[in-house]
Amino acid sequence: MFIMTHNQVRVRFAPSPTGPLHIGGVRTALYNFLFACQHNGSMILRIEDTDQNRFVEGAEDYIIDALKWCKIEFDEGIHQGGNYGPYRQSERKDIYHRHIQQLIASGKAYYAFDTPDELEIMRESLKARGETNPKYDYQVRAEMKNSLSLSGEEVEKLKAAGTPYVVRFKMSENEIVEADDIVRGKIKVNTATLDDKILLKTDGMPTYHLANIVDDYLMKISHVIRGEEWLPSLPLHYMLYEAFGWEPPKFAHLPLLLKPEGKGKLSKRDGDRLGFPVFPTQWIDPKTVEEFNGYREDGYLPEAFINIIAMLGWNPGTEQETFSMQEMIKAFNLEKVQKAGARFDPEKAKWFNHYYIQQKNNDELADSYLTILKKHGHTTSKQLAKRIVELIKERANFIHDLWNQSWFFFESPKEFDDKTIKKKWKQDTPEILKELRSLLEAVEDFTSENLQNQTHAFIEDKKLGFGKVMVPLRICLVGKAAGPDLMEMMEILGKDEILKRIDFALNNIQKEHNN
RNA sequence: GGUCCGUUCGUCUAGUCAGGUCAGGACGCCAGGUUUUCAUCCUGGUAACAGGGGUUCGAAUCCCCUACGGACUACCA
Repeated sequence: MFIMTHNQVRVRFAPSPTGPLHIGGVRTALYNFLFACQHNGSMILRIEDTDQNRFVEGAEDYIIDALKWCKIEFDEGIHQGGNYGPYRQSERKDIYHRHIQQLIASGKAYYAFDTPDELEIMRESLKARGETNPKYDYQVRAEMKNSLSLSGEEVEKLKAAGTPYVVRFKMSENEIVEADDIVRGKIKVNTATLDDKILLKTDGMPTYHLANIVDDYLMKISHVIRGEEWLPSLPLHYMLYEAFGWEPPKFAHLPLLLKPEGKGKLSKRDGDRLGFPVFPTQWIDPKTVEEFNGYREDGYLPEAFINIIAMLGWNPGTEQETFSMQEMIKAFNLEKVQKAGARFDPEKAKWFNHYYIQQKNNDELADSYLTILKKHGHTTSKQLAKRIVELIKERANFIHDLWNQSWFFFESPKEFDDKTIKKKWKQDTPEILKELRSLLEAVEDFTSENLQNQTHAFIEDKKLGFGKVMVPLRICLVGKAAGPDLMEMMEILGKDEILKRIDFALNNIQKEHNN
């Protein structure tokens, strides 16, 4: 009898430390987190490091730091402990061994001594017999070297001699497994198409299949939310729960994130070559010292990044598409998760980030701005930083655009855009600018408001068009036809700097551009 | 090859489970407007139910087939 004393939601994010997380992994973590928060449940970080050969230095720290940047937090895990530890599978070997003994004792699993060569021979001979899908299953296990085909005595002898062995699951022969998935509904598979999966490897480590079932059970995981690549092994996992006599948790298999150019799921190796990062934050490969950019380094705000990946595969069914973390937690629903894979769209990502930059208040933005200025060798007051940020933020798609849109407040233009000059720098332009210069020089009250009045009066007085005056002035100050409000710029830059830039432009813009 | 999963504008998607508004939104793109430039912003437009059979008065929606795509098929997770 299974009595649930509580229906506490407990979910886990269980990466293997084989490198940085890519955005698909972050999304899986995010959905787990949203689900846990919504149900007042617990979010657990478990490290699946049962393959010692693939361990990558620094990957664990990367995972924790990157998720922290995303504001995805854990209640239990390798970094903060909890009542269900240890949370690193490599530290749970004895637990797996105890459980594997249980399966062997009940006849659900068996020792196998076959060497890689022998396995290869088995596969080849099956193929020769016309078997399209050769596998270690009920049809061949009696012919193999294992504790089902050998006598107990022989098995003991082999073990005593230190012969390497694995433990395999004894898959039932002809049974329909009906597995349930929250995203996809019922999935039926005949166990005859399944094989006797290895549960314990020669090195004494469990495989994913064993470790994941044992840990999820022991850690009281209520919902397993993971990538679609696990769907084919769901029937096996159901059989394992049954073999242990445990009730399985609920499952939800998330659609894959696809490569934008066409084929296959996004992989870590896609690196930077796609034109957008695949990692949340920068990753430097410890062996090759190769650097991969992250969303953080590319100027994305974490709020935007999270929103972008959340919408890749989920949608609340309303027309809302910008969500704070709190709003997402409220609106999230596993049943509204998409079945088909999604492709990342860099253009829409840009739009999201622009939106979040607009949402950010000038105070916070000014802090980031001051950091960027420092990188470019400049500094200014917080007050002025706020003022500039207010002026230019609507033009910024990424954090670094704050600099691209405002460098001219700190550096005077040394070059002038040819195209703009050809179009806007007329024969009479120098003369007009000289007159404007004298006018500006005489202005006492150098505020945007007053400058506005003065220049407008000047333009009307001379019966000139705005474009005839303002664009050339802008060229003097910025070097091209770009940038925020001219009058505001002039006030910030100050009279001396304005006059200097006009003089420099007049002296350097070539006469041959005339006409 | 086998097993499983999937398929609505170029992209992300609503609508499917309880068949019944010109298939809705967003990004992009195009056009127009605002603006002293560029960008933003505003308005409008463009564009999709993979194909074929059924069931039904009626199908994007239910059933079957086909095509296409994907995942898995390791002593990797």
